[in-house]
Amino acid sequence: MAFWLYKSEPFKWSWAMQKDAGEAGTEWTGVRNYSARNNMRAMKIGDKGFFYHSNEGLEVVGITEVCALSAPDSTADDPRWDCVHIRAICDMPKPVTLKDVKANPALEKMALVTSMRLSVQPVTEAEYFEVCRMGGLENPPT
DNA sequence: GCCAACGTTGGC
DNA sequence: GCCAACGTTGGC
Repeated sequence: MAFWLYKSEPFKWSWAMQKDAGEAGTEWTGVRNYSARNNMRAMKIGDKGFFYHSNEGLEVVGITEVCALSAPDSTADDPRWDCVHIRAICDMPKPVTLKDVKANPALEKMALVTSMRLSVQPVTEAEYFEVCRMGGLENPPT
């Protein structure tokens, strides 16, 4: 089990929209960055990840899981881009803001801080549980 | 809306 | 294979 973080601008694709998509989940389209794509290629079914609102909100708002392995991105005209499908699992009871993350020394190495622009990031197990704890999420899904 | 960071492109 | 130009991301 590995953990990840997905950034999305809420006015383009929000957590509410992701939840509306339900168990079937959605294709995580639009990633055009090799590091982010490679992270998706490394994902396994059931891997959990944070859903993060960028630009507006700037907070982790929920937990997702991978429900389909990386496959060609249907929105790409170039075969080198592929992506996974993810679905919403649960809300973060109290969204964890970027400010909160930056203020926590235990999270200073988190990619959200160190690789600001990476849109699909790895999260360590320790970071996963720490962010869940800050968000008031008891018994985080694994 | 600005601008710094940084990834990608393309000429050489 | 280097590197300058360019485009995009994303926090502020």
